[in-house]
Amino acid sequence: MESGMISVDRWSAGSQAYFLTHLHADHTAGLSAAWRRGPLFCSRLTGKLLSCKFPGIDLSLLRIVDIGTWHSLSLTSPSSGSPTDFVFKAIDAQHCPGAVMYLFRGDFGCMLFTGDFRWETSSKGMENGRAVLLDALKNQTLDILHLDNTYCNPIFSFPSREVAARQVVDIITCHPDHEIVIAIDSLGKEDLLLYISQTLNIKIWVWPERLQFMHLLGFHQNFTTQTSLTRVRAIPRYSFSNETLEALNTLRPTIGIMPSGLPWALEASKGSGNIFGCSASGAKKKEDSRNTSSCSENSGTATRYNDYIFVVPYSDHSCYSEIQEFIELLRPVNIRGIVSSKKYCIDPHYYFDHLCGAEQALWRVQQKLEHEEGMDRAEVADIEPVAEGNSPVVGRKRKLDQIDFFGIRVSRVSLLRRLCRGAKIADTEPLS
DNA sequence: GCGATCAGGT
DNA sequence: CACACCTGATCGC
Repeated sequence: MESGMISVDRWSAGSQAYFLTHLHADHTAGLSAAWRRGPLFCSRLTGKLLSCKFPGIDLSLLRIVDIGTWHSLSLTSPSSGSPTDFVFKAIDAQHCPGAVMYLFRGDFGCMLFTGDFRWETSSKGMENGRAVLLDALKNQTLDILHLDNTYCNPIFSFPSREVAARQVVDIITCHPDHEIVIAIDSLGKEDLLLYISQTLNIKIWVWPERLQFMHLLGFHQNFTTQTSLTRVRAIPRYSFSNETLEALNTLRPTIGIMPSGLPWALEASKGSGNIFGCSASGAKKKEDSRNTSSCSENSGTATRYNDYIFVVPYSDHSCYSEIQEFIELLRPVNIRGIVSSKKYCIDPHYYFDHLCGAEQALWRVQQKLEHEEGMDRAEVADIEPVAEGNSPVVGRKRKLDQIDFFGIRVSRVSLLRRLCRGAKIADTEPLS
């Protein structure tokens, strides 16, 4: 597909149709309540959350994409001016609520944008997604796969979210007299919190804006904004730090749990023996296969990061082996990773080139199907090349742009942002 | 005055 | 490092 037609998770001018995979901020940079550039396609749930995140956004531009069914669209080729028809389908990405992948099929060939996704072998949703993908591809080759390669390196190996969630509950039950804070983002990891809530039969504190999202997602019973009702609180990740935990511990014994698949988690501590922090007293220890001895090279278990912080390998992105399975299933002609890392090589080509290319794609077709069809494909070109760097700023003058609000000095922008979210303005508590 | 964007932090 | 997000400063209209 030529450029100037569609964009996925990119919001610069020049496309005729814009697709949003999910509502995390790193995929919505450039999208705002003032959106006017064109039709915005997203899943029903993302659409629902979108108007909460961007109040006042022009809903007439929203195009709800139901999951699992084909939709058709006709755009205009910018070069020839002739109409270009294609179909597309949304597939559950198992990343966060509302997250989908998009599969496009047309004269240009076939392309899949995963957005962020988790391809969890044990999950039902993945089985369904697998069936939908295979059915959608049928005897076609996948010409290009735009892949969530966040953890595309063999060092990233972690268990299913179900297993990781049990580790979190174990840590909590092993600290019966502690307050617990869990780091989360504005969206995602609801299943983890629900599991904790249901297993331990407790409510979980969340901040006010997050409770709004919980209600939109249909969770009405398990969450609260009243601190007095629970010892377990989910707090924004940006306010989760060692300093925060140290401050909290001057008030009450508190531990922090960081659900993450990230490397700093693994490298942190070389398992100081008892990961769950249980001594013989207190909650009964689970007699399962989880190994608490030394976790130096095992990234699949919870690790004690320091006195206060535990890191649990609960990830909403696919680990390496899941990415591998995904690519083996699809056998795309070409792959493009959507993220890059400075520290680790996560380039899909480095690991999976042998699974790609026209021959491999053809192999897949031959494996899966008997009936054949012409394999002639138009050349697949990229859509919407990234507009690179324009940062001419050299020396910025410091300017005071602050507003006195009931004696608290905040910047104008911060004040507006907080008002917009319905946040308390004069909030001096460390954790809200 | 306002929205958009960047820098820098967790 | 950076999963995703915040704040403050500044730019340009």
